[in-house]
Amino acid sequence: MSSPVSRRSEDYLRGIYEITRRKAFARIKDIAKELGVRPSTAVEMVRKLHREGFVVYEKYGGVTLTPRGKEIAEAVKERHETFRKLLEILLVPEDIALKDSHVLEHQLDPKTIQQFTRFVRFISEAPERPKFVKRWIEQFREYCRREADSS
Amino acid sequence: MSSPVSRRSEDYLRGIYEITRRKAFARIKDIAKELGVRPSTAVEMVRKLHREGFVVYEKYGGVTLTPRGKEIAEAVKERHETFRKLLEILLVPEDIALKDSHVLEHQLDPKTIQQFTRFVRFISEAPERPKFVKRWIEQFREYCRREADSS
DNA sequence: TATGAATTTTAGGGTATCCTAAAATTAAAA
DNA sequence: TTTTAATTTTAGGATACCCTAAAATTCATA
Repeated sequence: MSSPVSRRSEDYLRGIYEITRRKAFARIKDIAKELGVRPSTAVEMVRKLHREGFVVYEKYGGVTLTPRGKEIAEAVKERHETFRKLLEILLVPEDIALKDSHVLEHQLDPKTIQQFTRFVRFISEAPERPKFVKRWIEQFREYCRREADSS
Repeated sequence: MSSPVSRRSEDYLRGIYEITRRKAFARIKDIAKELGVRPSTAVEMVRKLHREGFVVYEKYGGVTLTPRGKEIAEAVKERHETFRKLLEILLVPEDIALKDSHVLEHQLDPKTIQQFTRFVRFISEAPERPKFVKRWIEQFREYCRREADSS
């Protein structure tokens, strides 16, 4: 029944999700802008997502997510956050981290995502946060600095 | 001049690279098998790569990489290795790590790749390998084990 | 060296995603 | 309320990558 949602469809769902967090419903224009495409393309994709049961949509009307659509959007968003934090820990500049999280949030095996998630939690949320984790991070920072200087 | 090589083209170049490491030249059949496509598709892609100057190719003849093609293939392979090691450190099962490295090796910003590379080097090749790095890894392993048990 | 098997190529299609330009609809302003 | 502006939709195309089936070529061996 549920064909595997394409990467791009996930993008659209997340985009619509973001828009409807501040606007009640998303207009085609908004979606096109959020996804960086022309309105005609947005219409085409929204129709597809509607056919597949991920969004509520009628011609010339606003777009909102169905429960199924919302579920996917939230999962994608969560993955995105994980990767953003991972790249933050690894000292990737923020703007690049944002862009690349967007790449990483799709297509990886659930098991891989689980391990990335654990890693991030382990580093940033461990209740104990043992000293050597902190020291380790400092050490890594130092390591990067040294490398950067010698190039 | 040099249009940005598509993700799939990179796949083909790396595939051809791997084949020519053991066979002098790659046959269409080999490439198709390596990439998991039909021979007709392989021909189509090889012709494209030839047009763009990445492979040496003539009808019914073997395929090899040009210097430009080889350069790209090696870069992709290096990235691949980095990600494989990264996922190994993060305790992702080997088969999944292999598959996902293949996803990760494309499209990430050079800066992100650099940080992943540094991280991997820092963990696995640091000349000192301070005790707390080892301890940290053990701790992470323990953390994952605990989580797995409680689910 | 002739011929059947293997390989490669061509021809013709398909899907996903994007685009431009023009038509249809809705919203806003005079 | 009529006219204009903004938005949305349709129509027609493009590209990248994949396929099947059939034709062309090469290879291996009888």
